Amino acid sequence: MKTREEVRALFRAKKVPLTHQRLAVYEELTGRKDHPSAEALYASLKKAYPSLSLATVYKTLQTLHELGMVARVDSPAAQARYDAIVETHHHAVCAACGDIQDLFDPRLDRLPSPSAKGFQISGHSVHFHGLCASCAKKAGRSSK
Amino acid sequence: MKTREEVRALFRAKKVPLTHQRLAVYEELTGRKDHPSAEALYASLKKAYPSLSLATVYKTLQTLHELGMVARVDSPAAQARYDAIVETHHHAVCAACGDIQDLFDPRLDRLPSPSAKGFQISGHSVHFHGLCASCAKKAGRSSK
DNA sequence: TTGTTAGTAGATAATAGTTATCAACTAATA
DNA sequence: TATTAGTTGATAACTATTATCTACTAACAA
Repeated sequence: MKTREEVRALFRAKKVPLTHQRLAVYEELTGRKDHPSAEALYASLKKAYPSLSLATVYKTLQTLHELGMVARVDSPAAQARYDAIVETHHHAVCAACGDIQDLFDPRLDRLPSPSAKGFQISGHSVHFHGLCASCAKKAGRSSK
Repeated sequence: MKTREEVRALFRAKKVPLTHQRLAVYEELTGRKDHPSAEALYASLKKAYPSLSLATVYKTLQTLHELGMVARVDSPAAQARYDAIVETHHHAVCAACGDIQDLFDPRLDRLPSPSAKGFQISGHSVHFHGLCASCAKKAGRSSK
């Protein structure tokens, strides 16, 4: 977890003005272990910052993403989800509820590089799909 | 490439009425090597089937997806892209133009199964990201 | 500390992609 | 060929996201 001063330094290094709103969005995201959507972040922040606008959350996430400070997880649930962890890692996505879980496994970080004609590959991510613990339990119950 | 009779049998096996529209959408998709969006398919089909509705293309793709007859590739370009290949394979996605390329590499089909607490994993897919041949060329030119 | 300015926030309109609705039609069965 | 459940086409509605524009604020210099 980064201290507020570290965050401040990070923004300065990127030469991007640090506003209260940006700090709030970034801290909220780093403080969470789920992968909230823009809307979900907005809902959480609204309590502490009643004047915050949803558009600002969107713009801030976009900015942070361009700066490489947050990662974007494209979920099948149409709504983009964000992740404060930008280091290489992978995800397990629940097909039922859309829940996303982080996976850290160095064995997945280096994969055989495939032959994609002419493609200049800069990275990869592995998406596991299936059912999360609670949805698997529900599915088990209802099918019996 | 499936014959029309094979396609017909496939639909019958799934107990889904085979309409002209469904056949057209499915054949168009299997006949293409790119990963068209609903809109792109609609544009192609409109010439041969002027009365076809975009809503029908969406519904048909959804139906085919539920039946496991087509795969859905969630692209970062907001628009969902479809793939007639449902066998396990992976993708390279161009960060610049959104182009998606199929990758077949059995080494990627069996990955070490990660420890996702309680997650019941049913499959996975690997997304490589980078620049496709033509975008890489363009990027090289403009940065010099 | 204050003044200046480039860039940002908030409010809201606009847009893009997708889904819902519903009357008219059609594929599949008898 | 008649029946009926399910589908199509047209379009309205909806959801997520982006654009626009004016007032505001962070960052820097004096």
